[in-house]
Amino acid sequence: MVRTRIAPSPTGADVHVGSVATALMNYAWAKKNKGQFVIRIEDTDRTRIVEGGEAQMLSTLKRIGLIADESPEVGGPYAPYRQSERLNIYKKYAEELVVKGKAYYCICTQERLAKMRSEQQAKKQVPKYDRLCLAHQKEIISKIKSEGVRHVIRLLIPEGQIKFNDAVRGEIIIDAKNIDDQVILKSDGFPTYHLGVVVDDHLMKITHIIRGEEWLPSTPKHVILYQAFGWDLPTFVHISLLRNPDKSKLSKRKNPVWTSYYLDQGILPEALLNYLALMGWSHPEGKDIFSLDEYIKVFDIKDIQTSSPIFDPVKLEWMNGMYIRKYPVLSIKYKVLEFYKDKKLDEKLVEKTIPLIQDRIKKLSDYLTLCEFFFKTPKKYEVDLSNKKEFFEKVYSELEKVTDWKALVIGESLINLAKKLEIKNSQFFMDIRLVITGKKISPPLNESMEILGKEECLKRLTRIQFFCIFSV
RNA sequence: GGUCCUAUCGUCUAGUGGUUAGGACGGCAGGUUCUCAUCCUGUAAACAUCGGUUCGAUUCCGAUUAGGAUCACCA
Repeated sequence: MVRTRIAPSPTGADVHVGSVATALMNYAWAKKNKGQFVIRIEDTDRTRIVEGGEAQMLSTLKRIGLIADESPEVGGPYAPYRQSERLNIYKKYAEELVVKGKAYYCICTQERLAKMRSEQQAKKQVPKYDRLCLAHQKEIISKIKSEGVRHVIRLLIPEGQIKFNDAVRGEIIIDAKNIDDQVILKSDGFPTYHLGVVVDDHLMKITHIIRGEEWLPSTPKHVILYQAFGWDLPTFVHISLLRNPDKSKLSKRKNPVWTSYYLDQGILPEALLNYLALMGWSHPEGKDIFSLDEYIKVFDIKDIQTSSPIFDPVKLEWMNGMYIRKYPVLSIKYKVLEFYKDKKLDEKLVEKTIPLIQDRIKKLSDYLTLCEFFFKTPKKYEVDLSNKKEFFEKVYSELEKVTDWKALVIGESLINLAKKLEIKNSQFFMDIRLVITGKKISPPLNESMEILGKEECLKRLTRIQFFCIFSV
């Protein structure tokens, strides 16, 4: 049985795209092996909790299609799935380690620790707890019992080498002398990440821990915890981190990182997943575009790349354009309507315009940029048309004669007029495009005019005579 | 600074002990075209450096360099 999980911490406003990339692999590996994909909320740092962050994260994950088999929302056999609701469990396990002599109480103040750390750093030593409290456990325990002194529980790091295997990086060996006696239970009774993650992954029977490589340096601590408890190790898979163009870890200071940001500009969830799948992994047949189902079929942990890719929004947009182009018109219509649901666009009209712009937009948000003129007459023109009055009068009388208002007929009639007036097609159509759409860039003109209707087009041709340029 | 991870076109990547080192995005140049796109054709562009192993290394090993991550009562 394969069980994977993601363990987001609600310390941000939304899901980071890097987390989606990680979630995707976890999801795919679970589904591929007919296992379960779990979401567990790690909300043990109550000083950093962002109001509404958890709800937003869970909602975005659903929006993007990574549906959990077990989560705080849907529950499951190992509930609760929110660490703040499992405090008694961590306390029990932490105390068990103390009894076993694998952990110890510490009542050192933050001030002492800070002072010690800065002194060590000044001497260019590795900052480490000096184990002052380890020597006085008996007194400390009685002090805690009688006076209720604030205390933490620290993991006692054994001497020697820590070895573990990473599924994509192979064997990793770290000398224990480089590891600090990590606090595992904080003075507020909450566990630190290290205890919480090990206890929960064990209790929830997680088989594969697929997470960002930022966790690689603390994995030895987790290994020590597993060994202290006498538990079997899961398979560790540390995947590379997404980066900014300057190669630093992808961060919100330098790039948009929230998943909703991309979704809200009309990047389709399936395109985002497809793009993210290609970060640190490639399709065995070299395909760029593939569905989530196909990804699940061909994905394998052993093919995961170890170097860190740069997140490139340009290629993401290209890919999104590919998705938009391959969907049926009706499907795009519904996506556009949903995307602009606040604007309450006319459904029939949207449907007619889709074929004109499907090859022209990369994101759903490009739709109105191109098509707004279908819904309201342009308020201004990108080019000064004030000296073209006569020209538009001629176009007007030509088009007035068209009885069968179809793109083809309109086109023929206009071409004839252009010939007659001896105006280059490009110039001729550009002026008409401007007066009809207001813009230099638009969907195909004849087809647009057909959709707009004869009456409206004629109205727009005359409008130039009554309104000032560049204004209403 | 200590520890750990990483290194193929600008970017995402494929690949092999002997290849003209392949593809995609992006770029550039053409074609199609009433604009913009789409589509099509072509083109420039990479094995970080130095040693070693070997008949032969981009590929295996080591060092160097560079980049990254991490060193909290944060995750």
